[in-house]
Amino acid sequence: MTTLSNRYQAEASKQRPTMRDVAALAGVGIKTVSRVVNDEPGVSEAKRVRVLRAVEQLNYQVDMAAGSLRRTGRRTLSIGLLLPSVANPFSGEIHRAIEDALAARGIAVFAASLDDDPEREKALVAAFLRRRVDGLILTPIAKSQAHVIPEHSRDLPIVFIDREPNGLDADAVVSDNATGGARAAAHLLSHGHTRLAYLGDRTDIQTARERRRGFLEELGRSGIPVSAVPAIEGLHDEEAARLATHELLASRNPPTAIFSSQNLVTFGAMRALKEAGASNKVALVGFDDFALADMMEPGITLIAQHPERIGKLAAERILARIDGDQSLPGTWVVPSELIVRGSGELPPFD
Amino acid sequence: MTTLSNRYQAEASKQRPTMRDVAALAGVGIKTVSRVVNDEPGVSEAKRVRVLRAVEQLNYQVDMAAGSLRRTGRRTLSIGLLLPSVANPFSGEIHRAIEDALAARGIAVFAASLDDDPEREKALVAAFLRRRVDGLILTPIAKSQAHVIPEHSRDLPIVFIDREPNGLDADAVVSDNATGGARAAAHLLSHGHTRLAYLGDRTDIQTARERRRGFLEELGRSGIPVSAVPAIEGLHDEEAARLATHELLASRNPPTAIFSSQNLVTFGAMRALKEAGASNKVALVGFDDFALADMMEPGITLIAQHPERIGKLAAERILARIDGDQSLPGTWVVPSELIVRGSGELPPFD
DNA sequence: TAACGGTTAGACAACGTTGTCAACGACCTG
DNA sequence: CAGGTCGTTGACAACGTTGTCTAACCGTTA
Repeated sequence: MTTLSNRYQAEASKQRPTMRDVAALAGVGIKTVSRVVNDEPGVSEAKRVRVLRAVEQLNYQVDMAAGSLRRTGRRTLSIGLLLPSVANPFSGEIHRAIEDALAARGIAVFAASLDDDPEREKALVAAFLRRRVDGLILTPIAKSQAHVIPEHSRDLPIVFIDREPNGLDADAVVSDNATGGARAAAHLLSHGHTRLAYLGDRTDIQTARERRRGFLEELGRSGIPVSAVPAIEGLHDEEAARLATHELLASRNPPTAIFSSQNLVTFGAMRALKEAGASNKVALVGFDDFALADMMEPGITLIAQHPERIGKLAAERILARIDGDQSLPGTWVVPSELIVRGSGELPPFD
Repeated sequence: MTTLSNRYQAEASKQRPTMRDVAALAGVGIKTVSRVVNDEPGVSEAKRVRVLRAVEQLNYQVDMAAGSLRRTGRRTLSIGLLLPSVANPFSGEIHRAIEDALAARGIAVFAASLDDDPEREKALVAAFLRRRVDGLILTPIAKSQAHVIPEHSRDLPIVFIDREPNGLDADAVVSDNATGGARAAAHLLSHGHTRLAYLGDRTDIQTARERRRGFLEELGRSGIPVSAVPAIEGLHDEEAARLATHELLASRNPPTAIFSSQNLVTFGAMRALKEAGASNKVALVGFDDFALADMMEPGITLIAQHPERIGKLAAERILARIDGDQSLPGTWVVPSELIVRGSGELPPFD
């Protein structure tokens, strides 16, 4: 029996025990402890029991970092997740779906918020790489994702969500933004509207551009002169959207229907319509579902995305890549869905 | 100049470069690379530049895991965060505040969801410990947190949020649940209500019990016979709350005011009141703020918690402990706030 | 010029683990 | 009973990094 390490003797409870300590207590070699802890074969039942008892007694936990340092493949069983903000409910749903899909494989998730800041994107990616994550799932913000190219060429699994990457050929999981925009247009058209307006987020955001494109193209196909459709963009918060909506309502020839292409924009539009007493007069279709949309007066009709499906798919892609899938990168599109609740079915008012 | 490692020669782009590779390329010893990378003094400007150039060229990133293995103190610059669910907006706000407070110190956050499952609590704590997190911030679920005692006695910083731990003396950051409940009661009393009802979550949740206690005690102080106040508990989702509210409304002597002690319960109550056409008749005060509460008809009066302050405080506590604060553990209480929006100011209807 | 102090540099061990391998004894097999 | 196979076991090196220590070199100073 090897002697206890003097560190262990000195400060039994404070110092975290190592395999050495367990081995000493159980009276075996440390490789035997390693085998027991990792459920490897080739250990007699008698020693297995002694080791497990020692593990219990010392409250020992393997150090995964040390293990993965030596282990072939060097998996850390962790991934990095970069979201617009962990406080954003849409991001939260995605996050949860990813967590659930990866938990089964024992993979833990580092989460961080980007706040639309390209510098943060770079810094956080670097921070995760230093921690040797097994993969990266991220919402691209920067103009180009070229900064991850070295990693990508080193076979680090990377999956983009919500938006497709620029300057890099990699897996992506996105909503069908253009189709969703078209769906909103078609719905409003089918209710007889001809004077429609578009309210959208900043045009440097790819999803916003896609939604706008889908919406306007559908109007074009139906013979609406697109140049006559007011499109107010660059709305990145509720207040801007509220003011923009008031402006629309006060215009010479106000729209009878509005498509708001993002949650905060929808909130601003709802508020303005309420303030103008036009909630039941001007039709509204939003993009992206939110809690209590059905409890509003009227209920808010919208194009719902499926964050949980985006997250699940993204997790499946990253797992496939981690498992060695070498197929060409692709883009997976999660269909959106029209949810009818009242605000989108109001008829044109004149 | 030492020779390039053969691994590096063979597979330049695939294999991740190590300090050895950088050292070889720069023609210096690896310790010099270590000094440059860690901004340690004692390196001539000439070599510093050569090393940095090599780092750039190889796209080298230090391996924090390997570093912290050797480094005295063994900090991994990561913490574990256990929340009810990362998809829950309240949790998301807390998460964000914690992330922001820790990012300044370069600490990354592992986040995971508990789903009210004590087994998950234990398993996830263990998973984080195997990754050697520098600290743990968690919402306790299990009846007792004794399972973390070994770690706590090893000086692992642990901060509990939202609920206080059982069977363990550790830092906690919570809302003033009882005071908030009392505030709701006082508000409804001040508007003349005498027939009040309580709708609450499962009684095994500490915060739910506290809110109920505060509410009922305040009623008692004002001379309302508490035994006559209907208190329906065990409501853990919106549907249960909706049904319970209908039951209340249909009772012989229906309440003129309701206190719903949790978000989902509030949603269920709102829905039932709307269905019964009683939204503007029965007063409602909820616990916990939510998006668009002011857009409802009427606006929903409620006791708002401050998740961002809870998160910030929790982060400050864990940092203090990481930095060696040895003071006695304590509980920090974040005050709640009454937000008046209409539903809580309806007068009694008879 | 010898002795000294300060700066720069790298060799080496160590962190806690796992992969490799050789040694050991028990058990066959011919 | 010699030789072989098989299941156990632990010594040892290695993973990529940092702490320690000594060596080499520089410029001073007596």
